[in-house]
Parts: sequence; structure tokens; C-alpha cells
Amino acid sequence: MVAAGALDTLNLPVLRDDKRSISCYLLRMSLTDAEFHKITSVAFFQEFPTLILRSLVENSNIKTLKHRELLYQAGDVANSFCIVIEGAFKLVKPTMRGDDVIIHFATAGDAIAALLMNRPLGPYPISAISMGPSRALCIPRSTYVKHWSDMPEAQKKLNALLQTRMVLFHEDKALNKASLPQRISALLLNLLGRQEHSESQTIPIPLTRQEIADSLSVTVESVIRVMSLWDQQGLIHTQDQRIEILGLTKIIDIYKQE
Amino acid sequence: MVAAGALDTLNLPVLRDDKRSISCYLLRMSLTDAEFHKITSVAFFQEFPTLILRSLVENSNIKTLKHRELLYQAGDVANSFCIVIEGAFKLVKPTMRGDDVIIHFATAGDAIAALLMNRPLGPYPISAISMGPSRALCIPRSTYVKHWSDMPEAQKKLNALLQTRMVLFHEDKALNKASLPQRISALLLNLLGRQEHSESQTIPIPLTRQEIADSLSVTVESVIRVMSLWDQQGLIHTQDQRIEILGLTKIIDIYKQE
DNA sequence: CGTAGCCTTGAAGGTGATCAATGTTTGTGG
DNA sequence: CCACAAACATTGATCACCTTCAAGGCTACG
Repeated sequence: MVAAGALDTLNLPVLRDDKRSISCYLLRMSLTDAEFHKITSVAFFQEFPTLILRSLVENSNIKTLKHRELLYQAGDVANSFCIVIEGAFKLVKPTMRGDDVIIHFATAGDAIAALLMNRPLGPYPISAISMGPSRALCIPRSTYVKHWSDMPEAQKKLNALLQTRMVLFHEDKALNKASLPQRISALLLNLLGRQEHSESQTIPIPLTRQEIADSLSVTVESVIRVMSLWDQQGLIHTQDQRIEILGLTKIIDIYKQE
Repeated sequence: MVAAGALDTLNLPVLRDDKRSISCYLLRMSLTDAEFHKITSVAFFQEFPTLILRSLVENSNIKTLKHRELLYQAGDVANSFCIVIEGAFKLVKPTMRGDDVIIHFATAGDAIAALLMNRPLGPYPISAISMGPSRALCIPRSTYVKHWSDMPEAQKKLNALLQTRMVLFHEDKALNKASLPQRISALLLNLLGRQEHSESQTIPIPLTRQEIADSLSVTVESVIRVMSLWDQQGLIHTQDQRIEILGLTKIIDIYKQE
């Protein structure tokens, strides 16, 4: 028999609804009290009564990832979905041409691959890769089917997340025609706005120029040319892939430039 | 008192859940048997038992629109959502710069503004405009709250639609970096693939070059330069804003061009 | 110490934007 | 029915922005 950890990281089919014989195995995957307590602080899970919450995370486990580790691989069978607990993940879609496109940055409270759970078992359409040390609660498809699928409250929570992401897509699309400086500033402001402590002006995710380029579908060089200028002007400062916004009002001006 | 029709087209708040006194009024907005029969043929509503379906469309009405009429106006209060029965609608988002962006083409079976129903009452973020003669089933928010909100089957149907649209967004984003000919062919092929009779090579929606441009966030002139060439080469033919694909394999080649 | 990943800069080139002008079709009101 | 306006389609010339290609520097890490 394969060890639990190995299965876990390989993201292979772990559960079958109809098999009771592996329940002892499932138990090992359940959350500890400490872990359970941790997730109650995630915005997504608040408002749920403890008992219900227990069932929502049945047989789930928290995956801890370092910088740039693979959570989901595009093409793998979608046996589970995730709620981001801390850190961030980039959702990456490979293209025909070989260059990757970053579809979305999922930060704390965000769901990954949740929509797939309502559909027949199939492959993940995108890869999810951690950005900085991150944690995600991985919930097996079987638990979704058993406890989420028919619980309107859970569905509504997921729908709310989708709505938010849909709005982001719309804004993104509306900015397609804008100049590169505008699009970069929009991205930075968006990511900056996600952190809790709004007094900090540092983007809470390690972010390379390449990732910015992949997110905006432009080349690294173009991103660098814009951001180097900002650097010279003292508008931003980058240290260890952490981008600090020094001239917020200036950046906002660039963004709003009509 | 304002006439029902006026209220209807103005899309103002019509219902209050707690008021029984206006039930006679509501009755007037319900579907006739002929109308009800019509919607059972829409893909979205199949699989639902008749009784349940009756409740899902309670107090709903079918709006019939000519070419280029407004179904929803961005900014109006989102009192209802729609399922497209026939024809098509473009979902348009106005930008800071004044030029519009087409977010999505909603064709038969598609939902419009459905995600908003799970959220607090607010404005439509986008406008919906008919393309060619179209029909849409408008379902009031109150019916959603009463019958859709807590019915897992209905939620799953809506989620499936969202999933499809999300995939479209991803593909769209992945093509952002591609050349204009590639992006135009991708759009045409996508729209061509939506019709039932796959033998026809004519795109089932009246589509102007301007709309293609607005959908791809480029200028009309650029679109025209590409499509005029295709026209000369005999790959496409346009008659009354109906685009016919004559050289399908050639167009596919352009799309796949790696 | 060498490799790998990220960042940077420069020069040349192409793609699509912009601006301007004109033709065509459609719809509207006198 | 015609005149006029409005929306759509088209073409050409010029230009800005971003890409491409090439080269090199910096830092982290085994």
C-alpha cells in the first residue's frame, strides 16, 4: 500500500464513495483540532455552525507548500478542490505556443477548482502553483458530493466567490485596450487591495516581472521597461520579489489616466 | 398606477415578497401555456419535472426584442435575471475611455445576470443588448429567492453555465497574445459552433465588424483589414451582417497557427 | 564554482492604433 | 417620396507601442 503522503502530493484518486473498507484510511486524512480551529478564521468558513463545518471538511486535509510548488497539475483528474488558507496560488494555463498565461491569483479565502466539482469527473483545466509559503485546505470530491452539493449555504458562498472572480475578469477585459502602464498599475492595485492590513503598501505576494507579464499577456521586457522607470521615479521598490508601492497616489493616477 | 407593460420594460422593482395584496397583479405576469411549452424546449429547463419548472418560472415573463434593443441597462437595479430562449444578446461593459467592451455573447440556453441573484440587491454591472430578434425569459429576483435559491438542482444548472463561461474566459485570455487573425478566427469559430444545425456555415448571429472589434478590444479598422483580406481570398462572405464561413479548414488553420 | 532563474538594457522591426476621408446602408421625419 | 442623419464599412498614410532578438549582470544555491 502506498503511503498517505505520497498519494497526497501525487494528487491521485484517493476516495471512493462506495468503499467503507478504507474509512480508517480516511480518518488519517481528517483535520486535527488545531487545524480545524485554523480554518474557522478563514473568511470563507465563518458563519457556518461548527457541526456543519465539520461535515463540510470531512476527510479533508491541509496542504502546506513552500515557494513555487505544485498544488494541482493541469490535466490531472479533478478529485478535489481547495480553499486557500494563507499565502497565494497562481492559476496557470498553458497555451498552444508554449508560453504560460496566469489566469488568476488566488489568495486567502479564495476557492480553487470548486466549479469543477459540479461537473462530471474530468481533468483540471489549469495548474495551481504556490507563491511563497502557502496553505490550502483540500476537500475531496466525495465530500463535496456528500455535503456541499445539496447545501444551499455552501453553494451560495461558492457562488459569491465566482461572482467576485467574474467581476475581476470583466475589469480585466475592459482594460485590455489600455496602455501597459495602466494595466500594470491595475494589477498592482488589485493585489495590494487584497491584504488585511491596509496600512502596508507592500504587495503581500512574491511577484516576479515574468509573472506580471504572464498575467497581462505581454513580454517580460515590456513590463521591466515600465517598472524600471517607476523604480527610478521612486514610485515602487522591489526587494526579494516583494513589491512596495511608494507613490500610491501617482500609481493611482496612472491607472485612472483616461 | 403605472401599467404593467411600462414597469416591465423599465425593469423597476415589481415585487415585494411580503405583500400579498398584489398577487392579482403578479398573475398577469405569469406565462401562458403556449409560452410555458416553449421554454420546455430550451436546453436549460429540460430534466426539470413540470411542477418544479412551474415554480421556477413563477411570475416570470417572456420578453421579445427586435434587433439591438436593451434588455438590461448597466447601473439599473438587478431585479431580475434572464434565460435566453432564442436569438442572442451581447453583454456590454462601458469603460472609462468611452469605448464599450463586449464581455460575452449570450445565446440560447445561456443565463444573464444569474450570479447577481445570490448577492445583495445592487446594480447590473453590464448592459444586455439583443442581436437580431430575440426572446428571453425574465425571472424576478423574488422567484429566485423563493424557488431557485434553495434548490440544488437549479443551482447546479446555473453553475454548469458559469463553468462554461469561465472556460471561455480562460481560452480568451490564453489567446490575448495571439495575432489578430488568430483571435478573430477563434471568435468566429466559437460563435459558429453554437448553432444546432452544424451543417450550416453561417454564424447564427448578426455581427458587425465593430462588435468583433469591441469583443476583442481592438479597433474596427484592424478587424476590417483582416476580414477584407479573407473576403478577397474567398474564405468568408458577409451579407446583412451575417457572416458565412466559406473556407472553414483555412480559417481553422489560421486559428491553430502555432 | 558553476548553474539556474530573474532582472536589465539596447537596437531593430512589426503590428495594430490613430487620424482622415469617403462610400454604403438603414432609418427617420417632413 | 425625398432629404437627412446615423451607423456601418472601407482605404490609405503615418506613428507609437510593444515584440523580438541578443547580450550581459545579479543573486541564490547545490
